[in-house]
Amino acid sequence: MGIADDAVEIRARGWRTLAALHALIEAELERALAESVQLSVVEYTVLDALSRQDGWHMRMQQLARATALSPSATTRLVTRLEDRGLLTRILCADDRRGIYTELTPSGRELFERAHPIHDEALARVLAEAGGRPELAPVVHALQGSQVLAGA
Amino acid sequence: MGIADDAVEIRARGWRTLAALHALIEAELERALAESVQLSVVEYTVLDALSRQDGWHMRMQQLARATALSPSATTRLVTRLEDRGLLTRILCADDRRGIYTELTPSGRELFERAHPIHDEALARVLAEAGGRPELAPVVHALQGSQVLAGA
DNA sequence: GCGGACTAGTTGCGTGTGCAATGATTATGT
DNA sequence: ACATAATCATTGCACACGCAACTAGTCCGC
Repeated sequence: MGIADDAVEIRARGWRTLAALHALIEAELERALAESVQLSVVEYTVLDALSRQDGWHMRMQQLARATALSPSATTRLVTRLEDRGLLTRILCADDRRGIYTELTPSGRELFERAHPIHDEALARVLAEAGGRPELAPVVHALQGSQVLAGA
Repeated sequence: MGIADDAVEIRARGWRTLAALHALIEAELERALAESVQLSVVEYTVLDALSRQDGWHMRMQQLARATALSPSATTRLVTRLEDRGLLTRILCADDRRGIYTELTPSGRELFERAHPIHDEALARVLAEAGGRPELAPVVHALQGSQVLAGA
């Protein structure tokens, strides 16, 4: 068991920690959002991404990147949200292959309602995770580094 | 825009970073493992968990926790691996509700083969992620904190 | 002991996902 | 100018997942 093997184990352990934390947070957000606004986490991510592009449009591909989803999944995700009247497809004139998406007033309204719920759940689960010794360092780094980045 | 709002944004940004990093790593591991040993990431996680319980058994429930999966998904995951001859179900005598799972020699052999591939892919994607400014702090924390925990 | 609450694991069912193939539009090379 | 390649989004298909309902086994109170 040499130094190289230690490095392997350290990486693997870090990855397991990351995966565990991710699963914990996602499960809690999923629960909270589904309960109060009938939204999944990815669906919320779409609304969030669109709302942050305030007044401006977003291509399907950008949406796929923001959600870490395949093109096909993105298509259906957008279709679901469109069917609920939360966003609209806008085919752009300059490149007729591309399709822009934009929040409807109803979509923006729902997002405004979902936003505090999302944050409350996130704050709660991060606090809980911060209490677990194996997760705490990552939780701290997550917030600490972002303090610097956000300042 | 007060301090409270900043905290909200910091949490959200941290979560997006975590999710992005998680997706990046998982996609790369998925690709590498599927290509070389026809294993998904969760399937590898099962083999890894079982191999680390060296010589000892694991209940379905523990497996569900280790993989962050529902009981039903765990059942089918184990069934898949059992059908491939990589592990066996063992119903334990002391509590006849419980079911233990154990690696077969074939399963252990496959894991030995998958292990270096897994680590190579993980090391590569972590190095890549470390180069992206928005991901770097978390990547660093992940490995750094584990150095301390592992020592 | 015996009936009811509880736990462990499994199945039916609906749904979201990725991959590969396709249609539609734009870019490129000669 | 025209054919070929590349890009964006969408569909067919198979599959893995979660939830709820179910079966089998254990624990508890009386």
